[in-house]
Amino acid sequence: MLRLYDTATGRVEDLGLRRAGELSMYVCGATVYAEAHAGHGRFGLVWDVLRRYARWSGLSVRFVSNVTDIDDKIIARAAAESTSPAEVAATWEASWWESMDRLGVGRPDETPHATAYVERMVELVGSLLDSEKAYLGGDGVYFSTASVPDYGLLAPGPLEQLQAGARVEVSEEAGKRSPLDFALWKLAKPGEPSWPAPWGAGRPGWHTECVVMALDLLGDGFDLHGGGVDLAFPHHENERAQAEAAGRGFARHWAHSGMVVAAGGEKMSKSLGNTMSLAGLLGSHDPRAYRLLCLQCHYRRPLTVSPATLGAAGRAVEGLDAFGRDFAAAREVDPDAGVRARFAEAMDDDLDTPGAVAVLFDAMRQVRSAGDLGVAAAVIDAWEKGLGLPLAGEAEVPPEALARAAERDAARAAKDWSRADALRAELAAAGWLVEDTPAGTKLRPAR
RNA sequence: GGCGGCGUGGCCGAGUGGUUCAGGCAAGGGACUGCAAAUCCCUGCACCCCGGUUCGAUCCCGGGCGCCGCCUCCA
Repeated sequence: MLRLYDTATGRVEDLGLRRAGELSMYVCGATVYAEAHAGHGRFGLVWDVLRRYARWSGLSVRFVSNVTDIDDKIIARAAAESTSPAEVAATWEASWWESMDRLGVGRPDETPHATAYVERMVELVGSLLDSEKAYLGGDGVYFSTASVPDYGLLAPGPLEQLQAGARVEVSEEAGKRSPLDFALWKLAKPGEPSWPAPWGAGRPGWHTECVVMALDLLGDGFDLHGGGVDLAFPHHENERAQAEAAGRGFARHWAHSGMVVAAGGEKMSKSLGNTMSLAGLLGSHDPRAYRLLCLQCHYRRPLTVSPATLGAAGRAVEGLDAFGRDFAAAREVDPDAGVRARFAEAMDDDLDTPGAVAVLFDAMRQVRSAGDLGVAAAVIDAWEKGLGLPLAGEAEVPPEALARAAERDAARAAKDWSRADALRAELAAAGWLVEDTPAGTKLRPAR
């Protein structure tokens, strides 16, 4: 039984499901106005691992993750580039999925777009206005946080203190009744994209789209709402407040993934300008290295990403591939139940991937010394199906390389070492590493 | 300013009141090999500082120092 830390209760809780055997999860996705960075990569990987592990452990999973394709930054970039917001969003959304694909992050079952849900957001805002949970301010419609008794559940502390310490100047001109109130609808200024609404044309505020989309696609009382921890407050709290004010059951559990920090120790974010581009990272490292690096750190903790940590993970992946090649035969064997159980025990404990990975590395060493194919099978299955990290199998070696390898075997048999070494060099030049084994020469692709 | 978190061996990163101090990478030694590669074995006496509780604390409590996050867009 999977247990996860729940931001709403501050404890690790059993993941009680709405319907036994079925996990419905919604994860706040990207606002597509710029290139994805390493932090987004970790974010994608964390939820991908959760989803895969849930499947591995026998649950059917329905995974919804949105794309915010209209917001202030998209509009600003479109203006700066003399193009349309739709164009900006399309460009960067394509880039986002390309990077996620390369990372091996599975596409969500549904990827709702904000612009496709505007009418339903208008309906929600209208109903909140009708029930006086929202009001018309100077430049838009605002949600009255005071109308939700337990507003602040996902906030890091008591609300009075949030207010007292708020660094933001309360925008009096906007007509907000409380600094905690937030925009449900922003009235359009000249030249801005807009949709019609009874109270004036404009666009939805960010916090509304997820409410409408999650409830539409997953239904009331869906199981898990996830996202980066920087979204817990106010974004997720504001979603929750709207759903509650509308009388809808929202997420049963809240989970949040930790940030990536740059080598200097600072959070990597677009606003700070200290990002490592995800595409760049993927260009210089095996995507699986980044997955392993993320797995080796608990998902709620900050993770240091740097060329050094990526390189170390990459070398570990080479060891995994060696294992995959050496025990390719294990794929035909029933996996060892003990290893599966120890792996699951770690994963069930708030997705303890560092512990799970340690179980697998230990088991691999056991296989190397004892040769138990069932254990090997369990290890390979856990890496690939449980964690989404595929291992190399036997390489397809072209005939000419095989011919050289055979020639080299003959030379070695004749103790013609210089000839053997020359052939090894030729193979290396062709991209093949030579390994001599009791079973004869083996070739593997040089990475 | 308010709230919260963190400080572990060369690096990343788990964890626990005390015997054998996860795991990965790197390093040193050994085995195997014609030489390699891959692999295996061995090695490192780590827990920011100062008090306290305790028979005993890296792990509990208090204080200090440092770093970081949230409170604003943000994965």
